[in-house]
Parts: sequence; structure tokens; C-alpha cells
Amino acid sequence: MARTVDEARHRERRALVVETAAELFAKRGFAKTTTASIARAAGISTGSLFYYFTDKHAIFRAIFEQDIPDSEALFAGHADTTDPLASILDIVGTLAEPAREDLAHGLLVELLRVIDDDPKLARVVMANEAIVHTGFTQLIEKAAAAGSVDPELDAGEAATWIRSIIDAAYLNADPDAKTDPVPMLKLIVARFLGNDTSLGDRT
Amino acid sequence: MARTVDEARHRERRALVVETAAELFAKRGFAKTTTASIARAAGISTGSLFYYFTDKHAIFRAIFEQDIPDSEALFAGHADTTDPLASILDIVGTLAEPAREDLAHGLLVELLRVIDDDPKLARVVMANEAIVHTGFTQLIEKAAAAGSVDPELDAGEAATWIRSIIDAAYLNADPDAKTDPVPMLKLIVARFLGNDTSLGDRT
DNA sequence: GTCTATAGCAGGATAGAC
DNA sequence: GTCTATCCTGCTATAGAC
Repeated sequence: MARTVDEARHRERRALVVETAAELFAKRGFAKTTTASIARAAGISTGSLFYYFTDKHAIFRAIFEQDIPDSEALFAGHADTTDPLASILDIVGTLAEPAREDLAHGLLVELLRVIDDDPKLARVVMANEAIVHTGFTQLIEKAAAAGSVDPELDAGEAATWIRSIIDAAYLNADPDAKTDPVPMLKLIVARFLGNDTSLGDRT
Repeated sequence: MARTVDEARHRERRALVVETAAELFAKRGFAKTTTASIARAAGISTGSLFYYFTDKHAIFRAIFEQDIPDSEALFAGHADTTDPLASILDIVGTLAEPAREDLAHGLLVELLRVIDDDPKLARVVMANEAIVHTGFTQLIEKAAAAGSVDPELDAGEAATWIRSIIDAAYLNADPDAKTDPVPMLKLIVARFLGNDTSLGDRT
């Protein structure tokens, strides 16, 4: 059973590096973050760094690998909702939640850039996007059938736009801003979906 | 008058380099685009390149300097509109027009990254954003006064969100997609502003 | 598994001839 | 003004000792 302990230790070590690297990538960008600085910040040598990761891209990729199980869990939690529109708005809120964190903003920008240079990363991200897109599409269809969403909207297209608007919230998030962007984001999505929500309804 | 000719020639040369560089920056990214490759693509030497531009950042910055007069002209054209809501949607369409071009998508992503590393670029972009924000805010106020926009919306905040939603269209732009994103974008903005537009109304 | 040391390469910017 | 040649810095990734 010593093997199990080793693997746990290995995972822990790796996770620490990933966390440290995420901060640097978000702040300085992928290209300007040196592997030496990652090693230094994580308290190890570059030699050890390349023992844990095959190359610099693998470190970056590891940041996003957790998103897949997270997204699956998020939509699974609303699988048999009785109010699909409320579920959509709830999920929008959850996905947009980290938008104000500096880290999330910087990482999204880096992701958009690096994704074109790393096919493996592209596969990870697309797998996650597929989960989100399918989840939203099904909820929109359900809501349309229940009469709480404009039935003339194409569910798949609407799902894509909702995702884009969430991303835009990340991009434009001002970490210094006093106001939480989530309520307005929900209002925009709610009105887009054809629900005639008044300003007072923000949750 | 020889001076005038020289300056015109100088400007032309510079403009050619900027155009060439924009394509490379959009496709490969700022960090991965070498000054040597820019010079090669523009048909000059690196020596000449650095005769026209002080450094690599100056080349990138030049791409966005034209945006300021463009934005001013765009909003000036709607200064005494009689239908402010229509003007807003019209401007949204104009600003989102290039979203489908590969170039525009890539440049937005690069801009988001590089802006943190170049204070001069940040100033150029902020000047442009101020023009857009002020323009939208005034039109939203006008429209609210005329009764065509939800008066409970904060005009400045709404202006910021409209800008974000336009960015979303750029982010999401799929150059291979057959469908023009502009109609849906206008629908989202119209509904956000509280105008109860049906799907059939897309212009 | 972790380190130090360094190979090996590439890129931004400049010098100086023409 | 435009070129060629190149300096110099800084980076990723590896080799090899412990």
C-alpha cells in the first residue's frame, strides 16, 4: 500500500505547482511566465518541475482539467428541476461567480490565446464546453415547453449566446468595482430568453 | 512642399507595416510574432522596421489608434437622431460588423493580453472606450426619456453591458459559421433595454 | 525524486556601411 | 532611409550528480 501513499503525495505536489502556476499565468500571461519563476514560486527546482510535467503547456493544461467534472456536477444537480428557467439563471450565477476574481479574468484571457497553440488543451476545453452547451440547451428546451421561455428561440443558439455573455462578464470584470455583476447578468439572460422580468426581480 | 510628400510616403510605409503586422498578431499572437517575421511579411528589413517604430509594442499600438476618430465619427453621425433606440441598435450593428472576420477576433484576444504590459496602449484603448461609453449612455438616456427604453436601468451601467455583449459576439465569432451574429446581438440588446421586441423584428 | 549547472536556441534591438 | 550582420539577453528543457 506504500504505492497509494506515493501517489497521493505525487498528486499533492502536482496540485501545489498547478495552483502556484495558475496565479502567475493569470497575472503575467503564459508567454511571460517563465518555468523558472513557477519552480521558484512553488519552492522547487526547474529539474523537479519537469519531472512532474512534460513541458510548460502541460502545466497550463492541468489548470483546466478540473472544470470537466465540475461542469458535469453542476448540470447534474439540476437534472430533474421543476423550474428550468430558475435553474438556468442559477447556473448562470454559479458560472459567473468567479468573474470578479483577478485570477479568473486573467486565466480566461490566457486560455483564449494559448488554446490555439496546444491541441490537447483545445480538446480539454471543448469537452467542457460541450457539457455546458448540452446542459443549457436541454434546460432551455424544457423551459420553452413549460412556457417560461420564448419558444421561437433556437435552443442551441441561445445556449451559445448565454455562454458568450458569461465570458464577456469575465472579460470586462473590474475587480475594483463595488457592484456584483451577477444580478445584471441574470437580468440580461432572463430578458433575452423572453421572460418579461422587471428590474425588481433580480435575485 | 517636398516635406509634405515625404511625410505622406512615411505614413504610407508605416500603414503598410501596421496592416501586415495586424494580421500576424491576430493569427499567431503578440508574443509568438517575431519582429523579423513582420519585417519579412512587409518586405523590409528589421533595421527599417525599427526606423519606423521605436519597439515592438509601438507597432501593436498603432493598430488601435485609428479607432478613436472612427468611434467619434460613428456617434457624431447619430447626434441628433429622432429615434435613439434605433440609433443604439444601428451602432451596435456597426461595432459588431467585423466580428466574423478572423482578424478581429484574434486582435481582441491579443489586446486583452497585451494591454496590461503597455501603459501607452492602455491609454489609447481607454480613450476609445470612453467615447463609446459616453455615446451609448447619452443615447440610452435619450431613449429612456422618450419612453422606448426601460427607465429603471442605470444608463451608464447599461452602456457598459452593451459594450460587453458586443465583445461577446467577437469572442464567440466562428468564421466558418453561416449565420450572421448581428441580428441575434441586436435582439439581445433590444430585449435587455426593455423593449419588448419579438423575434420577427430583427433588422 | 530532487538538485545544480548548462546546453542550445531564438528573439529584440542596434551598429554602421551604403 | 534602407540594408546586413550580429550582439546580448533570457528562455525551455536536459544531463547527470546525489
